[in-house]
Amino acid sequence: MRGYTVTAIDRSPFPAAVVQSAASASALGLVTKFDKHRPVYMAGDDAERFFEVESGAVMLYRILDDGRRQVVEIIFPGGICGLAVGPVHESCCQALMPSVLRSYKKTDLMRSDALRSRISQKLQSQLSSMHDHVVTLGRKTAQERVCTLILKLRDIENPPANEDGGEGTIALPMTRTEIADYLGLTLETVCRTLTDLNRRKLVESGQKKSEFRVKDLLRLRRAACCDA
Amino acid sequence: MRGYTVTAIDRSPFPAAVVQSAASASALGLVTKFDKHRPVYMAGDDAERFFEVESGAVMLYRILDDGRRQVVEIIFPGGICGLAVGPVHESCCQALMPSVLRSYKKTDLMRSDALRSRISQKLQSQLSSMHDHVVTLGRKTAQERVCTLILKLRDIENPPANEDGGEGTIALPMTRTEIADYLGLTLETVCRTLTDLNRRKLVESGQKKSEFRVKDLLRLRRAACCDA
DNA sequence: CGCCTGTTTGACGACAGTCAAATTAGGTGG
DNA sequence: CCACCTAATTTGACTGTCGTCAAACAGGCG
Repeated sequence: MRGYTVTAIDRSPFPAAVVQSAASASALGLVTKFDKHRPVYMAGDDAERFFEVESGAVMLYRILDDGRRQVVEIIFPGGICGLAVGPVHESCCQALMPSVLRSYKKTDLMRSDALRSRISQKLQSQLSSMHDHVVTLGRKTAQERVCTLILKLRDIENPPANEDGGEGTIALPMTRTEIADYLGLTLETVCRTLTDLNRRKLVESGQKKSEFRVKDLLRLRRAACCDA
Repeated sequence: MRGYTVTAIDRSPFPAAVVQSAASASALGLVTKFDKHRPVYMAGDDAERFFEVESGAVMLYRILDDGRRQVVEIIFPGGICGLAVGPVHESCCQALMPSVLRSYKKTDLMRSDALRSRISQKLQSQLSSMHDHVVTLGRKTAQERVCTLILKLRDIENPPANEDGGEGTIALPMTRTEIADYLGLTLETVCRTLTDLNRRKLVESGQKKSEFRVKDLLRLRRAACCDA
């Protein structure tokens, strides 16, 4: 999509490589590439612009006073982030893997019905995903949470194709800590749960710690407690 | 707003009292009144229409196969519900107290930019509230969760007025079970926590079990872990 | 008054958190 | 290519918060 030729990766803490010149971008949005783990914005930053994920994935998280962190949302291509109600961002946003984001000014929404319509669609589906996540956090056990996440990632990486084949490697682009912070667990619990899923042959971990293969989709679904 | 004269309350399980004649409503939406605990829609229902809360409050919840329930969202006046991505609702919606809802056809969104713009705004703020809730469910203790809810209800009932006065009765329109299902706890834990907050004089329960008075706003804030 | 529903309190157990140590993976420089 | 260093992961032992099961209590209504 629109071939971004990255000339130089900016190593400065915040703005990553801007791929498209700002001059031509005001209407289309500004395309920017973010390396893995690079912050897109931080809580408290001025929220003049918001973002649409074009490729990769980002996570939104908040940190409580005493350091507890909760990843509130993982956003995949098509998703929106940074559309704050107030003047500043309330969460931090960071790339989970090399990602391309398109940013718009909040005021662009006023001007373009087409843009607003598209954004509105996305927000609806994100709200629905958040409902899923709330169920996961509020009512599921550690096992169920981990299985739910694996199924979700699987759905995103290979869209509804080999439904019951089950096989399919998932490149889980998160550290154990990130998984824990997303699922409201500790990293130790995530480890133990993954070890157990391996032993019970529901999943099989690959060479890299961050890759998994679903061995038994049916049992995994049951273990996740019915939804993906 | 716009004086609805309820002529007769329909006692049938689903459609409640329709306040405005459907004929004149296609553009403005259809105004309907729901008694306390009356379902607005159920998961699986056809999602042709969506709703905007005009007064009162509704809750959205999901039920897992084994009966565990999670209240995923509480929606106050101004909020939107029922805007499903698919053809059917994925959650159940039920009035927490006598409420007036205005419903629109999903296709109305196509036709009116003004409506879509307004809905989009609401969705943004609801998404932001969901983020708060995810932090609560993922990282807060039982105490912190209960305090967070009380503060949230307080903010809604008496909007930013007597900031540090602290006093102000909250009519908490939920049963212990509903609170528990919203906060990802059991009703026993909610009871014990409320009893404890009473003993410690952070809140004081009124005559009715569902009314509270904030005694010590500052300590309550601290106990909620910093955000409302 | 009796019934039903919702709330409170208690005793006990389990799931997940905490603290700590061992092991592995990944990156850098010799 | 290997040694070394750091960060990430895994595993273990123990603890605590919250869930489960059960019983008592309170309130509303016919």
